[in-house]
Amino acid sequence: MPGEPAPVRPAPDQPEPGSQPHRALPTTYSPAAVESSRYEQWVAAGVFTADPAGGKTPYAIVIPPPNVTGSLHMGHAFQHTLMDALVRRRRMQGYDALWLPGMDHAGIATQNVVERELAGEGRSRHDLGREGFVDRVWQWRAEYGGKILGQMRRLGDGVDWTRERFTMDEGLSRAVRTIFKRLYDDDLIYRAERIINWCPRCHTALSDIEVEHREIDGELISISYGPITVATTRAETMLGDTAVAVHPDDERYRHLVGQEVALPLTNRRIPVIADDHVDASFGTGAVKVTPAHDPNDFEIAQRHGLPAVVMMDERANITVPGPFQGLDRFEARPAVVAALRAQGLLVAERRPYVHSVGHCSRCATIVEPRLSLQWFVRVGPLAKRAGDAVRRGETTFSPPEMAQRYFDWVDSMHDWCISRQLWWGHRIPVWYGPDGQTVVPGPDEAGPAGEGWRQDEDVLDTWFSSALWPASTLGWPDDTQDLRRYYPTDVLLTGYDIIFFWVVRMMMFCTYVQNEVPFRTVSITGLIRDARGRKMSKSAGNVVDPLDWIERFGADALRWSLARGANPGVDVPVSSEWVEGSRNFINKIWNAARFALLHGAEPHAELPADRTAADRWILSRLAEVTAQVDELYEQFEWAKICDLLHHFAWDDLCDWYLELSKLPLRAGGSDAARVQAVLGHLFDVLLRMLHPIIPFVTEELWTSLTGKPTVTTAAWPAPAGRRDGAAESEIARVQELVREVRRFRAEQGLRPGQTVPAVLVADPALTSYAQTVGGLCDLRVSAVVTVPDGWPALHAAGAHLGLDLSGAIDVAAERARLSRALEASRRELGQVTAKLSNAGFLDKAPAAVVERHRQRKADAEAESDRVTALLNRLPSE
RNA sequence: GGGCGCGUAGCUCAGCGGGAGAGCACCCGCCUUACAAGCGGGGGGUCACUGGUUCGAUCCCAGUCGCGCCCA
Repeated sequence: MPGEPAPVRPAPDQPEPGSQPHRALPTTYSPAAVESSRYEQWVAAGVFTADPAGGKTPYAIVIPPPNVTGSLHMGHAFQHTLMDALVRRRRMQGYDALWLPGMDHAGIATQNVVERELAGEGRSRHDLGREGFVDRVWQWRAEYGGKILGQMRRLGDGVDWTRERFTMDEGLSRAVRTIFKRLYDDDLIYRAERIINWCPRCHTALSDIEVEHREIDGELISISYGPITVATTRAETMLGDTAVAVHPDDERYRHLVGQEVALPLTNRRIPVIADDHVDASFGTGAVKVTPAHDPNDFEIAQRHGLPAVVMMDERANITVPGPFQGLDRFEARPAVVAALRAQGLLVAERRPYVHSVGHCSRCATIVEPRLSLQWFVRVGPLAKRAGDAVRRGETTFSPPEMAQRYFDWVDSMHDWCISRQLWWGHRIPVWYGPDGQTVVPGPDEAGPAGEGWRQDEDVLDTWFSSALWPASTLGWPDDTQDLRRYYPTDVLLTGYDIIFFWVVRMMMFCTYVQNEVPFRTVSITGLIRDARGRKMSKSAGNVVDPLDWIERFGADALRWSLARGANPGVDVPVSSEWVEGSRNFINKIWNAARFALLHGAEPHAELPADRTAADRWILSRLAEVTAQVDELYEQFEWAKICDLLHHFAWDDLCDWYLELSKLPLRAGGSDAARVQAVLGHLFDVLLRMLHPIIPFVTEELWTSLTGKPTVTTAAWPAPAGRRDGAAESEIARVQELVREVRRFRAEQGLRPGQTVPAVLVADPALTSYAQTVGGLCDLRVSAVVTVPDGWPALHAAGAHLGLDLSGAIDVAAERARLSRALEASRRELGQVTAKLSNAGFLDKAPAAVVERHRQRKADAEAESDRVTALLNRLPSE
């Protein structure tokens, strides 16, 4: 029987002989003290710089380029964490890992920012002229743009800064001119008058994806056009009507088809036409046709050869001469209604009507469908090919069901309006000649000069250049070493809201120019939500700046929280409580490693040969975790990776192995040396496995542990060793016994820390843990043959453990607890017995399942017997 | 209107044919020399509802109700 354990832990400044001197680590991890300096060390050492010449297998990810005007939001922090983890792990696995950063030029957003700045000076872009304005935007970019790049460093993004790209760079601009020329020559780009989405505030055309549809409470108004009545939510557009349409089978109006009616408020007469696309059941069954301001009406007009009257200017002010001229569209609406009412032409007014209305995704202004001359990409052949690439498995989606969203979009895509009435962006490389010629020069050729020649005034949609990103950032259209080496990239990681925005476009453009897909795998994540699962938005006021949480809890804590919440394709709720929990976990790792270091843990080339069951058990667990983490990485199962590592580190390692190691460490000598080596190995491997997700704290601890310069390029732990079933079940018995004793102590209200004499009656395998169990449960345990009479005893793991409480046991509490346990085991016994007496079950269920139930029955019987015996042992009250 | 997804512990989510799980929150006891950002113990769920398939359903099928997203 041991006496009171003597404190033999070496003080930090007096390391035991044989252990290496370590920096004294504080009891609490402080991220701020290490993060920025570690990051700059990594960059300076070129850790993140790809090495095409090193003879390693390439692995590449391009960053979805954030907007040059933007700052880091939680969605970036989330996806960057995951991409960084992918790349860091591959680097550790010995790949030539490239994570290529950059930004897009965000045509509308950037132009808006600089125009606002100019407005503050009382000027407009027109005062500066095109060239002056573009210079001014470049100045702005140099001074304020790219704030996000600094924030990415705070997060720890291991990107290759030597390869940073910007969509307006000369190389990427040349890529834009190159693909434009090719598409134009292949008849995949054309110019036409079409109905496009027009933002009356940004004064530019928008593509379909730059328009957000929202439900609006509108009013349906019926207007008499003489013999026929039409219903509309947009009374003001009647000024641009060129027909009234009805369904050809509609008996009510058949006699009017082919006739003309007078268009109120104007002196025009318009025809009544019949068209299959009219819904006879909607409203009166007759619709006004405004070809220049409604996409459906435009199609009707095309079919019937109707003229189109553009009745608003680019500010959406009415241009039709008369009393409404100059009014904004929303002022014109009540004015027109009032005029109609005055003439008695309102058949019904102000019936509430909810309908979906397009808004500019940049400024939320209601978009005006408008007929205008624009450039378009003919997406048919490109989209077909992009779809087929996924159908053929050249690119796979993870999770696979996300491919459906991709197909939904790519298989039903409209032609893409690519011209924007802006100055900031890639100017459309088309020249118009004095005699109506259209010339598209090659990417390195000057446009035609001379009398009457002029270049198109518009610029290209920002997405036009973003669509080339995986190729152009690597050097396309030049046949560069990087392009040959890193294209196709390995993974494209983004949220499901971006599939149709960007993924489809990259697939179309890059596959077109390279004849090979831009990425092998598309990993789709969910979206970041607030703690209650709501979307983060300025209007809801629930936006959290990731930098705030980095400052409060550290970058690692934020990263861990985000990764830990990431189930494939599922939204991720975040809250400061979560990040706080992650901070606690990181601090736990910190202290556990501190414990190991203070006790002389040191990794060796070989594990000690004289391993105990505890050693073999934790190594068995480690082997299992190592293998599982690898599998889960292949499936982008972030939450499961974190869960696994969390439980291994906290439960298995900290709660059990570290506690079990205290005795041998105190004993010193070969016992201590053995544990020091095992601990060294465990932390060496664990820290390497954690590093891709929480890079800073692991760097700090791993370098202390190993004395090596950096974990960033240390080898990723390969699955090694195998499960040790014998050790696992031996330790499981110790755990069972310990838990039972602790439960008993808690139920009995024994003061924690109060050492109680106890005896253990068990087989030799378990009695060898007598001292260990005593240490874990505050007992002074001796192995004996029988429990003395009158001592309350536990029965667990096939052992009896008696405690000397000198009669001070709360019989009622113990009886209540045991009764509950008995009830539970009887319930289990009843359920399993019922199954086993079911002929159908025995007949049809797989043998292994039946066998498992037999075992369960035996276990339940044993448990029931055990508890009954304990109940019988209790003294009567 | 069309399509997709989701309803599991107080909250946020795993599990998806054979014993209901995690984190946080909650209750009780502890400042035990790695860690109070901690330690030990504990309570808590007719797995939305109704039918069906099956020896067996939280899991598969159908319907109902509720919620969300995308497209028109």
